[in-house]
Amino acid sequence: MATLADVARRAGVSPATASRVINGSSKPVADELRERVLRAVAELRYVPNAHAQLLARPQRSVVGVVVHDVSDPYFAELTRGLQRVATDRGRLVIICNSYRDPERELEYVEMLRGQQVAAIVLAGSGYHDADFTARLTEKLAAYEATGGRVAVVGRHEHPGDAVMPANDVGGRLLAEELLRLGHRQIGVIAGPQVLTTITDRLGGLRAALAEAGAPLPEEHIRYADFDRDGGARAAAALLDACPGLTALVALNDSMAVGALALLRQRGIRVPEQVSVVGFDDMPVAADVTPTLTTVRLPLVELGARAMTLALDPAGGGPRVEVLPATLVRRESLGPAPR
Amino acid sequence: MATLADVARRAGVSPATASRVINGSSKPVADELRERVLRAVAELRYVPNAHAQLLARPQRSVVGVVVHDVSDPYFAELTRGLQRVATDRGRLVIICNSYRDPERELEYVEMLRGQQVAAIVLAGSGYHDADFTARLTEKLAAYEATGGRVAVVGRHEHPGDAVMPANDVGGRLLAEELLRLGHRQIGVIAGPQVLTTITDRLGGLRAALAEAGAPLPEEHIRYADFDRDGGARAAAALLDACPGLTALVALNDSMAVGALALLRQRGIRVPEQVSVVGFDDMPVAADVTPTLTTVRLPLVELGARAMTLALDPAGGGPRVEVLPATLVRRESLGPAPR
DNA sequence: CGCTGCCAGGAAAGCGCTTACCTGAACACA
DNA sequence: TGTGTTCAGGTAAGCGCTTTCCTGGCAGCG
Repeated sequence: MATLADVARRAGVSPATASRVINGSSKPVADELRERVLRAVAELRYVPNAHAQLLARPQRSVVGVVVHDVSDPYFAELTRGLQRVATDRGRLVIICNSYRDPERELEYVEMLRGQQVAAIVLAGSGYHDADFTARLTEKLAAYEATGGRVAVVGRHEHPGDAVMPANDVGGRLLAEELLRLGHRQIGVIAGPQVLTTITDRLGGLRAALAEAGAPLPEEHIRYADFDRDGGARAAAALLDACPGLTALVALNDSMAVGALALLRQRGIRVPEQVSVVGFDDMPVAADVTPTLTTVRLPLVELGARAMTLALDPAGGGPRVEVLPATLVRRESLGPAPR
Repeated sequence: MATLADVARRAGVSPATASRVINGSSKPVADELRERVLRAVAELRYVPNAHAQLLARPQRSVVGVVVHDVSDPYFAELTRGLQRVATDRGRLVIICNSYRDPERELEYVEMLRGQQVAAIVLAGSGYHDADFTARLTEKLAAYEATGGRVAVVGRHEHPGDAVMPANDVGGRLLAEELLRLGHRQIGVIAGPQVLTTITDRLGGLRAALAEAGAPLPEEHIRYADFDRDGGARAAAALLDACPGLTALVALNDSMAVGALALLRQRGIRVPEQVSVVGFDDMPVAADVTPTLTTVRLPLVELGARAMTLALDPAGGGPRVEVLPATLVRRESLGPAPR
């Protein structure tokens, strides 16, 4: 691998001059020398060693992002927003998938710190795990103490800059719409109980139902993996255990799609016999049959705001922004039968 | 930010000893000192500067991956395979999205070289652009000349280790199945003409149709963006221009889903009036209505093989592996009407 | 013609780390 | 007691780069 010294030698100049030419320093360099340096760069196919540059000029320009899984459409959209802002500001982004493993999340924060990133964005549900939360908070604090910036998406347990989707409001919106259409026997297809997002969504749902005098019994809730198969399994379990249900609320669209598949397989018509609603308004929601009634979260915007908070200089206190949830009415929700 | 020197000072040892303790060097260190160093590390919340480490011990451990867009399900699956192998071998992966911009692809290769990555994996269709291809090849050659490893997915124009999906065979499979079911008036919803993947898939399709005496007229092909909306637009254009078509072949599943949406919107029944087939067998293919007949590509496997090639020591000559395409029969393809 | 001021270019000091090499204490042996 | 070994721990070089500071040549001035 050619080094700057090689380039300088070949061009017959000092490393200092070569560096100045290559980085477009403000210090003037004679055209003759500049020319020679550029020729040497081309001939040697020289590319500066990024690590050496970072060491010599500690100019933190990359930002780290920790998500559960970029290939999950939810995070794909979120990431699009994050990327857009980062790119606009000339920042490179390192994306890390925790795959919902808290330990891995901790490791990544450590790793990003070692990489001297300018900021860390943590996106995706937190965990109901006081020990983990404390360790994470302490690691982030250590990072911030040395000038690092942190922003989180959807983690109220983090004491700092945060962008929050209105998960509880989304749950409420669904509950109100279901009640309006006469549903009283409602089953919930929930993701892992350990995720705070689940608690939030479920909380809104539960509160609205209780206020309307139709409290949600615990046995109408099934916790499963936060994906298509989990949704199908939970739907099957619910239908078997509680045959009287007129509606199924899935706490994300993947699970809802799984539920739809199971219902189709069992020959149960949606929404005539059982209604199904989802959460997130992923692209697939408009393509399944029947199209899915769901709650839209402004994911791209959420990501963009989080990156903005992370890149802007720290404010006085923690800045918390809540972005609204909206109901999207489609075909999978109809009036309760009878 | 605390440095190794700070740790050493606080522990009352030399930087060398501190380094040895922290990295678990084979050189023995007295328990007393080891203890003091570890305490200092904890107290100062010390994390080694990754760049300094990489400079001092040029041990290339990370590998770079350039894809069109990880959030596209095609690349999401491919990436899963890449990641799996990389993680198994203890390698970190940097993912770069080119968003199908050849210039950006070039920049990323350069950037990854500067990052001293151990290997670069380039995934996703190549471009019909001789100038770009030459520049890319030359950049990759420069990288390989200094010991870097390169593997590509689906780019026959790259002279080196490659993993290829059988795109042409996939096209053939679709054509043969369509012919078997009596279709003769076939429209093609193609992605950007500049992508070699499109040429390959179209090539197989065209050849099989021609061999069967039902050559594909150029006006039955529409090129559009490689996504859902592009599919819908191309389907509309085809139906308007050629009312006699009995089948629509979309060159990926996203476009097929767009076509299905358009047909539903126009009240055209699938597959009774018009059949639709896709390509790739994305998860969504099983969830749309009707479910989508398509060609499956072993994407995870493709990614895993590519990463394996990239991490294994270079072979004698270029190693090229072709992975098979298989037809997945679902509801959206039926016999030609009449 | 001698002095000052200016400026292009170079020498060299680090950035934070690893590691080859050196040092000196402790011990064994003659 | 003197010499040789051994080995824990320290010293310092160097990874590839940037940048401060210095140098030496030249123009401009009195």
